[in-house]
Amino acid sequence: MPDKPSLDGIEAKWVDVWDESGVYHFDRSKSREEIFSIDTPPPTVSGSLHIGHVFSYTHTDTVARFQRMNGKAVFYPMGWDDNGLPTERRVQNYYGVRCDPSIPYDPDFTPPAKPDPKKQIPISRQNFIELCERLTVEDEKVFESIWRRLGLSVDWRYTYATIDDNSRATAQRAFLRNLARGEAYMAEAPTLWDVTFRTAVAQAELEDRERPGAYHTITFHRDGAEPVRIATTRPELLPACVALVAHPDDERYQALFGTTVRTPVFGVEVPVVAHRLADPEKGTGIAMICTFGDVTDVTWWRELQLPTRPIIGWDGRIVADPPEGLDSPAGREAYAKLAGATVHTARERVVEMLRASGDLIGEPQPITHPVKFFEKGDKPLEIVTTRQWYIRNGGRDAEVRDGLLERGRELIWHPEHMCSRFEHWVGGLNGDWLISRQRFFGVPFPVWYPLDDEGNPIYDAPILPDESQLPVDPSSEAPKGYTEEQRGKPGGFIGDPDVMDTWATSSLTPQIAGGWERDPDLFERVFPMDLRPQGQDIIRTWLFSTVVRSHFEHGTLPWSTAAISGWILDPDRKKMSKSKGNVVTPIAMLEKYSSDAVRYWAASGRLGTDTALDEGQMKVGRRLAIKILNASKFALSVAGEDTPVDPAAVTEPLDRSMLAVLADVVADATAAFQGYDHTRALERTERFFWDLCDDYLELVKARAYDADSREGASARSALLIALSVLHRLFAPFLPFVTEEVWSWWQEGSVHAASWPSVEEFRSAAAAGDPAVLAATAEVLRSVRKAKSEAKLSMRAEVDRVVVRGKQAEQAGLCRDDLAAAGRVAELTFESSDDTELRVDVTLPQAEG
RNA sequence: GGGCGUGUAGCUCAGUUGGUCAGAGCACCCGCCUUACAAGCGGGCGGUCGGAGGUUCGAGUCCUCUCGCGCCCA
Repeated sequence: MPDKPSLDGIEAKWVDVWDESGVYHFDRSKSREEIFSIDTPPPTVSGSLHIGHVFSYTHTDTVARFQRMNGKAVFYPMGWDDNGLPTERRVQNYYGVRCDPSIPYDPDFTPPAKPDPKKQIPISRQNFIELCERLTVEDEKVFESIWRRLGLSVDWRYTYATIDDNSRATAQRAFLRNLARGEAYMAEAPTLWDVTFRTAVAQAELEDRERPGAYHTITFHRDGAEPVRIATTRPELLPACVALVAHPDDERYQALFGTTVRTPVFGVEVPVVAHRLADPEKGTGIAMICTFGDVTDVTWWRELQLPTRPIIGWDGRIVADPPEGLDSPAGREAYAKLAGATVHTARERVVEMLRASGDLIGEPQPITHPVKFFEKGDKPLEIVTTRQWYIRNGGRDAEVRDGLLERGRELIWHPEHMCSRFEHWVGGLNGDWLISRQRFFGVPFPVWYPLDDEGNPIYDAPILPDESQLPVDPSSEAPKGYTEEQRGKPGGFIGDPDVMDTWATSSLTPQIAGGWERDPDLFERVFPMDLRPQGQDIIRTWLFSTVVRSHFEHGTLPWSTAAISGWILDPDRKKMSKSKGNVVTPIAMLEKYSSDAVRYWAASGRLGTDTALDEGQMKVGRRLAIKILNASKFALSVAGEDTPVDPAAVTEPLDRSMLAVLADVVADATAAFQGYDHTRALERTERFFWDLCDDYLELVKARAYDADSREGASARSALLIALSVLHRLFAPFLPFVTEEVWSWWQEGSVHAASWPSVEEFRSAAAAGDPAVLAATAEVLRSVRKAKSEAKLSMRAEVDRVVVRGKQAEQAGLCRDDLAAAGRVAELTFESSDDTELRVDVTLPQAEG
């Protein structure tokens, strides 16, 4: 036991010890009932960790530690989400490169010493992926060291990364199974498309942003009748117009339904149709349907079975050839002026042409309206018809949807109301889950296509690998029965060029970490898992997609319980996010306040409740940790480290009273943890501990030093019992300081010790009356108050104290302790019916 | 516009099923070098529980409306 205990260096010391002792190792010999398994969120390693990660991961760790101390073998692996677009972007910026799949592999490529992000060097797909792998390995080392320093009780032997061989094999295997059962399919369909990244985007990745736009009122022509005026924010799509639409009940347009009109400038005959989604309040109440301006266009196109006239290409530019139906020479001439232009330029040119032809009525009216964006993109999404892979998710199938809603209800949610987020998301889906991405650093689809005699892929007859071959890379490996020379040749094959969406892999973390089909023995012991902890923002993505995969593959939930952490808000109560630039990195906080202190702050945030970053709470946590050091040192120095902890030796009313209160704390903290209310467990423990230090410790100080008496032995035994229990109650929250103080007097790790139970000291506690400590402490407080008001030292002597009231009797049981702690010469107790406890304190007359 | 959540002391938050529930910590003020801890200890100041109605013997707690804030979805 050190003379001057300190938190300095405590993290480094115990991180090493824990690593060597393997105290957090998962014991895979245990049966399912003896195991608690956690499906930990794999953080995205391409960014820096921020304090919000520390917040929610600490919540999980307190649960892991609680379960471990309760005798469970805790399966608590960590993963890194390294595949996907964020890593690609980081690699592009870090090395100053970009991926160009048309370039051949250069085995000798070395990235530039001084990368210039503005002049990115094009490199092959293989070279690009190698750089991604190189950088993520480095990033993951940094993450792991921060997690270790934070004290996460992870078993690092089970770490995985979403791009590693096991994850790729798992993702491909699950996909092949989905495909075989008809849950995955390929379709050519209008798809939300990001023109910057040139990839399809799923519903879960969308966000609306308010953008300025303008209503252009333009005229469509009719033979022998007045022209029809429509308003549109996207005049450049005029050549893609396939119909006009108005609400079926709209009186103004009844006569038009079933007739045709002619588009201005381009001269295409289009029908006028009726549909309930047309908004009579918007513009002139009649709108043009284009293929495709927005998702409503897609709905109209599908439900009204309209023709397709796509004009926007994968690069976001107007395609070279006019669409079918745009046949007139004048129309083709006009279209030629748009071919190859960006959407922006095309709009200007169409407006010019409309103005010249007299079909633009008045000037465009500026408005602000919501526009769909890819959450990581900065150009509005277009809708492009492409061939993509989908997994069914209930978005277009009531039976699947109901099954998934039922799973959501089966899941135990903490807090409960988070269930409605799941239900609303599932209920609001309007299409299946698009899982293919036209990117590079991801899990490739394990699919090849045969080429016909003209070299065109036969998409209906995909070639699939055996599960035993996984993981495969169809862009570098040939399918069975073919040789690499036949790649791209007529009669040969091509590999599917796409990779899976990140979520298509991370929706399988229980299977990846649990060893599905790779380690059946392990999988059987940990799956379905007990706990999925995560943030509320990814209920619609990660949680939902994981439920989908497990529902299809295993017919069960992937875990029984979900614990949803809240947001971290900055001190101004704004959500902390990278895009807002208000992110705080954890390492400075850990260094400044200690890991235990930061964990204390994190643990003081309840599940599902947004919590402000509050350094004040970290200071409080630091003080608590230091207090634990000092109080433990004191108690051990008084009681003697070698004194056996013996409930039978606790005989004094005050000591028994304290243990009775402690018994309540243990029961309460245990129940709170079982109900995933870690905050309450911490609060109760902390409250008791400070009261113990302020009152009980002061009261028994003198008696405990008495080595020979039975009363002294009672105090010392009670102190040690309280100390042992408190060290363990605090252990899930403050793993470093509790391990430090535990090591002063106990064998083994506190984190392998058993969670305290009332049984350990019931004999002493049951005989105790909580009111004794309460009454005695109140008398002591009254004495202190009198001294404080007289501006005297707490060591000042007191002539006389008279205690009156109902509880005087209880306080009277502790006369000697009170007299010693308060330095009271004469102490009398007068029992009365007064419910109030009255304490009269007579101080010595102040001297001249 | 719809959904979920939230509004209690200057700040961060507790307040189980309506009945000492008006609390804690921080901050602030006044004291105290007290042999575990001055990165400490003792004491004190501080709120018409967002607002308005209603139910009730009784509402921070239940109901209705309303305002503010946060997030999600249109």
